[in-house]
Amino acid sequence: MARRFRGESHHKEDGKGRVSIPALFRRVIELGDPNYIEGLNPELVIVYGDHRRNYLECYTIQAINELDLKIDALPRGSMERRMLQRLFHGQSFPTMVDDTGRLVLPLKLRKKINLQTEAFFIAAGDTFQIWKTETYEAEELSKTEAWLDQLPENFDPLVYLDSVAK
Amino acid sequence: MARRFRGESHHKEDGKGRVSIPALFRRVIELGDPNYIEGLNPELVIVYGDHRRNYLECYTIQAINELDLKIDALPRGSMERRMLQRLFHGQSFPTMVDDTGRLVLPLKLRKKINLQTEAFFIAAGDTFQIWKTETYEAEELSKTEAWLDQLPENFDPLVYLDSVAK
DNA sequence: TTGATTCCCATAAATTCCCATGCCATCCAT
DNA sequence: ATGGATGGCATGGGAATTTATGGGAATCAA
Repeated sequence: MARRFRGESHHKEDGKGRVSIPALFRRVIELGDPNYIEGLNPELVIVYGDHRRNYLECYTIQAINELDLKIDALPRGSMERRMLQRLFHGQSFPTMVDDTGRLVLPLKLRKKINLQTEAFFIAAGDTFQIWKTETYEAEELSKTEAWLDQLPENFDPLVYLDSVAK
Repeated sequence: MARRFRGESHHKEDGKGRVSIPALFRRVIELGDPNYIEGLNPELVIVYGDHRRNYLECYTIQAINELDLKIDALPRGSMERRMLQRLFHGQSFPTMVDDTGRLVLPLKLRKKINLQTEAFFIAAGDTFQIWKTETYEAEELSKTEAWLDQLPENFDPLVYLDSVAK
């Protein structure tokens, strides 16, 4: 895996669907585009998924290529392959960073996550997500906060890693 | 493989068989036509198959050429070869994007998939499919939805990829 | 000679292009 | 140190273009 995304931040949506990409994410997107040429605009792929998903997941070209290869390896005609093709080939949108470092989200995608004035970007390993700020706060934050609250005092979340094979 | 199709969308059929092709698909079709000349109309091949198939599968020239080579490599007279020839050579329709970016589907093809007012385009790797919107929803969507519903809550379809050789 | 297909033209909405500004953090020379 | 000068970053606006879609007249084909 190439460099990871790291960080989170809020950015304005300007009515035409333009949103700045966190500057640190841009470096990762550039590194993850095998065709990227210094000074030009790196590409990436936004996976928006079906009605159950209310955020956008952004993949570097490299990350999506790896996924595509794995999908191609699944047996033709299998349900798994069809599902993943629908999700990653159908419900996705290939695009590029514009020359002021912004992403331009078409109306369809903005409507999908109900984005109107402010977007929240958050890193998630080798992808990053774009949420409508309010949605994130209402759904994700409150959910994980509640979960954390029911843990004992001084709990160290790293214990979850101990069970993982080294 | 050349660039992949990616995305999905709905388009009107206007009674004369004309349907807009998703703009992003056009770029892929252009790149996939070795004879394409900037400003002219790129070609593609629509495979409609036999009565069992109720959608149209569209190939770039490049993609269909690769297929043809593979078919040619099968033993003459073999059932496999004859089957594939019938499907890809017989039950297919070579055409081109018109100059407003539309595809013109002859009556025969429209009748085949029962297309009347709205078509649904969806990418599928190096081809894309055209469905009558209602058919897609009734057959594909409901099928995969049912399948998804029997999976555990919060299931991540990516687990299917974990089993694939890296 | 009629239904199907082509060709040419038209338009509103969405998207792209090009250019501009206010902010910071940094760097530099005095 | 300190008042610019510099450059990246976030954001915005207007004009030009593309996209999706429609309609009529001309042309084909059986």
